[in-house]
Amino acid sequence: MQYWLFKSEPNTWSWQNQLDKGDAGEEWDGVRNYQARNFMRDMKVGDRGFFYHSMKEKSVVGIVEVMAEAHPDSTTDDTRWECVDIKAVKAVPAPVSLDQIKADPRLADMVLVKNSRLSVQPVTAEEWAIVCQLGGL
DNA sequence: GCCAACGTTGGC
DNA sequence: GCCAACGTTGGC
Repeated sequence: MQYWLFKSEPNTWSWQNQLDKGDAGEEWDGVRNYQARNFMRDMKVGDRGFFYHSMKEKSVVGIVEVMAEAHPDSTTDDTRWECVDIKAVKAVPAPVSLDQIKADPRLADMVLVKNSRLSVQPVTAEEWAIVCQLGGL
C-alpha cells in the first residue's frame, strides 16, 4: 500500500465537502499537471492519502482512501487528463500545520516542503507515520 | 496582496 | 529543440 497527499484550496473543494460525500466518494478532478496525473496513475484501490488544505489553513486535516483507480477526468474532453476517486476515511483530530511539518527535521524531505506547488504527491511510510502521530492518530 | 517558483506555451 | 513569455499556484 502506498501513501499520498491530496492538496486542495478549501474554497474550491474542502475537507467538509469531501466528508459530505461520505462513502460515495468523489472524483479528484481538475488536475492539469503531468506529474500529479502520473502519481494518480500509480494509485491503487485502498491506498491512503492525506487531505491537505492549502492557502489560509495550510494543514493536513483528514485521511482519505482511493476507491477507484485512474480514469478519464469527466470535467474535460481532453483525453490527457485523468483522475482517481477518493472517499473520506476520518478527520485528523489535531490538524497538522505546514509550520509543524517544517519544524520537524524528519519531515524535511516531504514533497510538501520541497515542491509546495505539486497538488498530488507521494508520501513515504515514515512520513505517514510521523504526520499521523503529530495529528493525534 | 505581493512575489517567487514552477509549468506550459508558442515563436523561432 | 530551445528559450522567452506568460499564467498559475501558494507561501509569506
